[in-house]
Amino acid sequence: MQAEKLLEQIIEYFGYEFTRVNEEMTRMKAYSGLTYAQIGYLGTIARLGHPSVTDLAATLKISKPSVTVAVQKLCAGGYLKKVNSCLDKRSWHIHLNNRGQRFLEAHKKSHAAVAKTIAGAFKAREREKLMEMLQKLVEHITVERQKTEGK
Amino acid sequence: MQAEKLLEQIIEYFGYEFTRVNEEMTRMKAYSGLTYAQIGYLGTIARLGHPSVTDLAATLKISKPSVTVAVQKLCAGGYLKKVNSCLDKRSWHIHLNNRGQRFLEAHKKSHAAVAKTIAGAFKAREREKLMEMLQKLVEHITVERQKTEGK
DNA sequence: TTAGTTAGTTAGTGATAACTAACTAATGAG
DNA sequence: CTCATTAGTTAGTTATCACTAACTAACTAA
Repeated sequence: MQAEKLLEQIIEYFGYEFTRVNEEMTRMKAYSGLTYAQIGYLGTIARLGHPSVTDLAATLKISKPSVTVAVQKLCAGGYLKKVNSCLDKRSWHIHLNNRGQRFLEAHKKSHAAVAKTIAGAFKAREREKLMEMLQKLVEHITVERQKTEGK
Repeated sequence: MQAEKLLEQIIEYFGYEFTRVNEEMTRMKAYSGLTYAQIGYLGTIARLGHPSVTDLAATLKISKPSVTVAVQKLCAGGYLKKVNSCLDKRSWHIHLNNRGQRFLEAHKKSHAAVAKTIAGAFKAREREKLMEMLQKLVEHITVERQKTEGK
């Protein structure tokens, strides 16, 4: 019980940290003036590969018209391009453009900075142990989530 | 190097998870229909104790009028109350009401759920080791941040 | 071939939440 | 006592980003 309380506190702390970092990035116009929501779109598109509007809407649980408009803006900004499917001419594959890829690279670098901070807190042996545990955790969460979604 | 790459991936994963969980909660009307921003206000107020409008504006880096309006809404919703300072009648201390406190409790419980998931991934010995490390990490980050802010 | 479905779009609306400018009222230095 | 400052507010503006309703164009099953 003592242990769980402590873990809760730590989670609260990290939740706060993560949102703080993300919000900071949203505001930083150095990051091309993209909004938080837009970064989310780019990330999801990268994760899905070359999704259609329908795919994106389903994944983000957002209506298709909303996705259409969001994608249009990102296309206009040069972050995305749409490629017409050759199998179904109604359908479009949404691709990351050069600019979109470069942005995500930069975004990753800010994660790298966090990684560095974390790595700096530990000596080599401990760091390895930590990562081993975190990997195990990621696997566990993935499995748990699949269970829940299956219901 | 291999190690840092892995850590980056893990961080990316958790960053995604945290925002996902937070956004989910924002939408869940079961959580009294508060928006994400409003939850942020409540959390910050709890953290600061009984801040004034000026304190909040400075902490959140938001203009005072914006804070005024946000606090008004949360007062109207019964989450906050304002207490006039006896030392300076222009100034107000913003307090959490019963409802605000109850909300934050519920919010914490959702963190507890995450804590449970994490705890479930490990056996007792390992779990203790993980928490020991996370605590060390929290301390390290706190120290690092103070350094940066001092500049 | 026609009727119904599916992919995506356009237009219009509403909520949220930030901002600035201009205000009131309390405070404090001279 | 007076005047500049400070705390907070009000009013009005703006941007983002979600939504529904209604549409076009492409596909498909009968």
